[in-house]
Amino acid sequence: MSTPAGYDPRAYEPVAVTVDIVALTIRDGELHVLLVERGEEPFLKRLALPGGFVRTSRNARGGIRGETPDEAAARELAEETGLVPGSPRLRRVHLEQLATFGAPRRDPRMRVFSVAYLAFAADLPDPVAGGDAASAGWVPLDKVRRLAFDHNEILAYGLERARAKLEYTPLATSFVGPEFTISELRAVYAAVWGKDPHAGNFHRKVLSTPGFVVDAGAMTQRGGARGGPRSRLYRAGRATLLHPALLRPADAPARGRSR
Amino acid sequence: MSTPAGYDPRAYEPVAVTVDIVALTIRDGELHVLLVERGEEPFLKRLALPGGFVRTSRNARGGIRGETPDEAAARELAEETGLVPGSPRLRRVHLEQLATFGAPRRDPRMRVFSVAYLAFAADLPDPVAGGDAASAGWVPLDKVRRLAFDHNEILAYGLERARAKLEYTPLATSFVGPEFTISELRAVYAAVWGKDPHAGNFHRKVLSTPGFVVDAGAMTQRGGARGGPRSRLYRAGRATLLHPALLRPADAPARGRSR
DNA sequence: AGAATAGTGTCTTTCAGACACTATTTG
DNA sequence: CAAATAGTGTCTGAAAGACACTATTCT
Repeated sequence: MSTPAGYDPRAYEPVAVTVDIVALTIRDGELHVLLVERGEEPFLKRLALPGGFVRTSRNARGGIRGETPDEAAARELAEETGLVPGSPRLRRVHLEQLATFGAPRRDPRMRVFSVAYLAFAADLPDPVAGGDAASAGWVPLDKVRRLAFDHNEILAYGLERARAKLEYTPLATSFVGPEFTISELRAVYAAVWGKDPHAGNFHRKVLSTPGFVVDAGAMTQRGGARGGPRSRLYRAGRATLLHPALLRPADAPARGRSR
Repeated sequence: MSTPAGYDPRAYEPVAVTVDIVALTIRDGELHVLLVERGEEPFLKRLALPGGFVRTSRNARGGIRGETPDEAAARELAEETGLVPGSPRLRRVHLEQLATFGAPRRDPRMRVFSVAYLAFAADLPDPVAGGDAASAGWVPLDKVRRLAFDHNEILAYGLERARAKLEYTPLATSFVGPEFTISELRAVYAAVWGKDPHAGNFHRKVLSTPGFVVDAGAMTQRGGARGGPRSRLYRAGRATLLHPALLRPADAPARGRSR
């Protein structure tokens, strides 16, 4: 009933599929998002989420070839951050599909469906400008203004997903280096949730959640910058879901306390 | 860098975007999924998830018109269930986006991205065959065999989402009629989780979760078919998130208890 | 009568969160 | 020394889950 007869897509309005990435990192205790300045119309010079088309082609025998959306997102992220695909730093980045945005007029030129992705990264170097994105950089969340297309909406959706994921997955470890202290981990929660969890309770809770972190067997070389004892170092554990979860404080944004 | 130059999509391999729907309902205490028999190649006569193309067109002035993916999913669901769009029964159906599946060769004919949706419905009538789907019907989950395309994967993804959503949202009420007993609600959890929660604890828990259900002020006319007192009737409350959540029993499928 | 079910009471264990406190390190 | 921080101890209240029990209604 709704199948284009004979599958001749040229008889139909052409559509395109892109990926857009909400890449988050933490710098100086603040959540930052990777944005690029657009180098062309529409929204020329406006900031936008990094992204691009999902590539498709055919081989000599007419077989379909191309990227999965996941692969396209990983490629775009590598391009925009200037990191080498498959490099250790990129491999520690968590990348997951968020949702697909497909309002008919979200791009004025043609029908474009955007598969949005969410990425969690430890502090990455400032990207070098290149390609058709005039420039790219990490922008603190509270400095984000009007973005191109529907990217504000996509960003908001990604933020809420990120906040929720910290509760029941160990993904906070994707925001810190391979070895980290409990305090560094707590700083991740503070930055993403906008509220610092109680230090003592947080400490005990992280250590009592099986598979969250494992002791790296070493201590920091120095105490905190403003005093305090040295602290133990940990590595990410093998758990993929936290049990019990680390619940957001009730007054943090969008805990969803019913009514 | 990855923008097709000049945005002439005809210079590029054409792509299509469809919606596919994992529509779930409960019949006789068992979870069922809506499937259609394909009326054409590929996968002729194979069962598949209902779905179809997201429609796009242009108006007289060249402006882009068309459906959002949400609208396309709602339309397809109406078509395949044989219900009137906007009818009260359809309006009680919960419909949400699941994920987008876009492996390059998931459809042998051309590059097709499928935006998958999840639908929760109270017991709906058997759909009448019509359109190009040779037939459609509700199939018990344990009778589902190999589906067309990657629809087994999409179905599995939808099931896991459904199980998780029952925990922290009141969506179980979408599976029952407008007025229901606590036992009927418990039967929803039993069917979706594959394990019947403890009746007494479930009862107390549902009533103590704010906004989950509200008293409808009436009782059933008869007790249970095999005896037992009459029970109180409830309606869905206004909560969108349950707090506290109804946790799945630890031995239920995929609780993800971390090691 | 006997079986099944609705709904309540109670106890134990687990966990979240508040608070206090000690030990260690920096400036 | 004063301030800051790591890490632990302890208490309270909320909630999950097990179990028992009463009352009601069906065959």
